[in-house]
Amino acid sequence: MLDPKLIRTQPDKVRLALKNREYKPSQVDEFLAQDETWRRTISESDQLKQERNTASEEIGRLKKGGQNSEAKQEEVRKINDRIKALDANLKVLEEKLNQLLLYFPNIPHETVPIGLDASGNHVVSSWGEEKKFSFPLKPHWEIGEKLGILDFARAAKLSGSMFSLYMGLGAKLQRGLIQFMLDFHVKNHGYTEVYPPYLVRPEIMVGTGQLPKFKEEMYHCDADDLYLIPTAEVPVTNLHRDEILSIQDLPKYYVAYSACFRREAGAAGADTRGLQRLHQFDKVELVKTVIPESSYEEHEKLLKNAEAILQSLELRYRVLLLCTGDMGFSAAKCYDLEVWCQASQKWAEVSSCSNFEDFQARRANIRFRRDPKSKPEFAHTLNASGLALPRIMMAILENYQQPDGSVTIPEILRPYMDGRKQIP
RNA sequence: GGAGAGGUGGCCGAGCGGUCUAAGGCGGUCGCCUGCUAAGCGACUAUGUGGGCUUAAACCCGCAUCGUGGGUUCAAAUCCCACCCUCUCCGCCA
Repeated sequence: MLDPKLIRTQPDKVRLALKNREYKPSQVDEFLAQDETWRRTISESDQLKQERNTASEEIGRLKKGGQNSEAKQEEVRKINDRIKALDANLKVLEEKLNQLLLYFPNIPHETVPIGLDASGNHVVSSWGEEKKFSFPLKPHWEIGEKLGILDFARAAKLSGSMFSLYMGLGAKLQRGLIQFMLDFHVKNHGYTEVYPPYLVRPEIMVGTGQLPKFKEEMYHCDADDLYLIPTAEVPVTNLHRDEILSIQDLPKYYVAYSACFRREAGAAGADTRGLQRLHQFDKVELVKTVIPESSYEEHEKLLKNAEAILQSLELRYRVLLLCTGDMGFSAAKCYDLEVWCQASQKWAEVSSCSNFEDFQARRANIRFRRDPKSKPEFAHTLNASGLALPRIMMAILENYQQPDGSVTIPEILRPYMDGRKQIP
């Protein structure tokens, strides 16, 4: 959420941000008009309430002194009628204003390139070399099915398309990857491990920005009005919702494994083969809550933390700085990590590393105090996948495949596979 | 699912129509006192929001907030209704 004061005092800045993000700048004018009316109305209502409060005290005094207060009471009744009308109006205005506010995307940071879509993203770095293979490469689904570690047919029987089913060493590798990533971030990067609930209340989804705008993307349990999380970011960022943290508590570094559930409503037909795009997948997520002046430094560190996983797995990847038109709704700045899948000849996104500044903190009301005397301020929140499992699995299968159809296990994962060097 | 208890400031906890500008305590901040520390003494100590002033902060004037939403009343933490949540016991269950 943006600071309403920012829209009031610097509407041009917000209009420009909206335009760069391919949103309609007229959103600003709609807000300003409503806001103006709201402020006029609340000011009028507050003044009448003041009159009422004064009169009520007067009535109290009259009654205590045994005097007649009927005239005064009648006066207040009339004031109350006017207040009632104004407040009914206010309620509608506030609802509308809040709704408008929730649909403003974040303002891009000044270092974010301006661009229309993915073609405007900048490649800022890359790591690793393309491997040379002397035999025809198979796509990951073929490798997985042949080895009996992936079974898409049975996954579809159980749940439909865009679901995965791991068997045997595949399932073990999946579990090993999760454990490796969690251990790695806890031991080497100082994160605290969290295991969150997968179902959350609607306001939690509003806090991180999934709702109200992206309702169609979410699985919802109607009977209980709970949403299945699309990422651990949602519950973990909201951990400190409605709290005022002390500055000594910051920064907070959390790492959480969770399953992630996405309807992929807008993506029908795209990347449906194999592990590329799924309704349910596993992810290890990094979440930080920090003080505002350190958030960009923390953002760079966060990116390095996510990169370290790819490096340990010895997977070739590149880092993209997303442009204004391609960046997610809540982010002020975002890097994407893309892993190279040799057989598919494709870069696959395995992490989005975002700084949200105070955008989520405002929605979720996450604050801190610099010292016991000072006013609470909104914290900054950040997160990065560290990493998303299916596309890592794709990359491992495709890049570590052998001529005989087996797959070498990356060295760092072997302790999690009983020392095994390859599958089978 | 059934029965009961309860939701009050950073925390504990009193209040059950106007004196709530929320008692008291804990914690915190500042000061005093004191060889040092501890103890003691004193003051201060919620948030949001509209407006004023200001470069800004501070500050000043309002309004709102005692789980949430309605209602009664001139006046609600306090009375009424609905809902949500937490805890305890029972039942069921991984």
